[in-house]
Amino acid sequence: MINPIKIDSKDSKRYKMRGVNTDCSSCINTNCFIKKHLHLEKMQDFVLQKNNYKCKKGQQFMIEGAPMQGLYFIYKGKVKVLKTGIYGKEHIVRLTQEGDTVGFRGFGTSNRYLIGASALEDTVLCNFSNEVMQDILKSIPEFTYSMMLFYAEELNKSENNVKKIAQMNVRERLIDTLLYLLKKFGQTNDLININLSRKEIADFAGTTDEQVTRIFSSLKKEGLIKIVGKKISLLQVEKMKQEIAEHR
Amino acid sequence: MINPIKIDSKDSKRYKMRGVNTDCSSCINTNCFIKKHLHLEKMQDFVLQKNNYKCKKGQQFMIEGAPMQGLYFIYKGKVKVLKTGIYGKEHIVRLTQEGDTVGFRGFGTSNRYLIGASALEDTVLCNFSNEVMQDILKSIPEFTYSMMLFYAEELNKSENNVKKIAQMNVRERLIDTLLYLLKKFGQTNDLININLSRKEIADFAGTTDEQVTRIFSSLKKEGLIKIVGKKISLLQVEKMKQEIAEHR
DNA sequence: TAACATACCTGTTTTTTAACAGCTTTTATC
DNA sequence: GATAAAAGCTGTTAAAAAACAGGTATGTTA
Repeated sequence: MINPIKIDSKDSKRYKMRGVNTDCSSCINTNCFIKKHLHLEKMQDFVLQKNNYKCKKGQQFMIEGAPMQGLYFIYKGKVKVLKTGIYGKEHIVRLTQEGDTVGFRGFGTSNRYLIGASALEDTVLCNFSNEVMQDILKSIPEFTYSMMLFYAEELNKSENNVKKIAQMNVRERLIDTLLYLLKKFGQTNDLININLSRKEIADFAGTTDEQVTRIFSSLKKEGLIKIVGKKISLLQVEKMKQEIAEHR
Repeated sequence: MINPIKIDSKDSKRYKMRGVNTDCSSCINTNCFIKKHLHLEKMQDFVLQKNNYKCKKGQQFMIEGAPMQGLYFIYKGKVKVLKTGIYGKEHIVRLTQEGDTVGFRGFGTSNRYLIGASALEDTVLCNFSNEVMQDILKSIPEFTYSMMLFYAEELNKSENNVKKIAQMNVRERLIDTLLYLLKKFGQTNDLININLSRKEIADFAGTTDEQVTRIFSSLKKEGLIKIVGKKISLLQVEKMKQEIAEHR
């Protein structure tokens, strides 16, 4: 972990000046794992050992192949998690936002984990070192249990993903992706709350940017979607769901 | 869970007659999750609450969409785990053997989990109900912890799989599959220890049986593989690894 | 604002893969 | 061992997707 600017927690002036207060007790990310277990007595000590980092848009804060620096929790912002494939082709594994976890299993036996992460917009991260994560997991069984359930569910989703990529054609995968983006990031004024380039959408859905452009332009002609600037609007969600319904 | 023939543990005569003794203490599947934690005092009680089932080759013992019946551990045999896709197209999610777990997360919030499983050969299963699994997880933190690590690793593998299916072409996916089969199931007299039809290999690698036949016949001509009956032999493992090396 | 880079779009070509069809071989069953 | 069914093979055709190429729009920076 190289670039991110550490927010010095001792320098409370600067901290407040920047308008960033990552104190867990006042944090609004209720879906955050730490936040969810904050009521447990033992958690209080661990929370104090948290580090914070700021990342500018585009900045990569996890490098593939580098040793893991514990677990990151997104306080503010959005992050893409990626693996580099053949001939440097980028594959986006996951898209994350406030409260989500990045850096899965930096603890555990092997702490080399081929995954990279970079900020899609200006982002504030909370980080717990491998050691602190180990301590938490070893001393708070409820935390470990819910972490286990979380991984089990992620695994289920990931396996569904394998099936989808294996069986859906490109158009279906893109429709599925758009529905996912809407569900995950929500919308404001009917526009999905995330900015992704055609290339990024392609790297996420497993196709090429030309295909994305082409299929988006079909979807526009068919009145299924609308594009305003970099934002996307789904005009006929039900119709889109129906088109991929047989795949469930 | 419908079909499997229950081995009545009270009828020890029949039990021994069949040559099946699934007693954990004498079990040789050291990679089994239960076996790994058998030294823990609390585990002893739970082990007594185990059920056993016999499945004939081809028999389906988990049905997609049906409520989960806890967790299965394979005592003897091999099992394919599958999801049904569009137009009934089968997708093989995982191939498992002795000591492996089937029925991931039948515990947890939603206990509907769209996954099916059927025996690839005559199989003996150990089963723990949802309730017993819950008890184990709630009362043995070490077990939960190692379960969590297991899921995290599986998740990592599954995400690599998504990347592979998204980026590799059919030939590469098949080479990757063959190397996986060799690694997972090992070989006897240079023949990989698993019998799969072309169709099953296709459903696992995300292609069609015709493609599998066609590519296998190329690989044969190139001297990379050899087929004896239903068994496959990899003649030039290094060369095959090299061909997919750029994908890592 | 000029100059450059990046993202986006679209037509054409090439490659890859799936689908179809018909045949042979193997396996299972009576 | 005859018969049927399933699995495997291979050539041909059709469809899908990627690659290529060259264009325009948009945004960034000096």
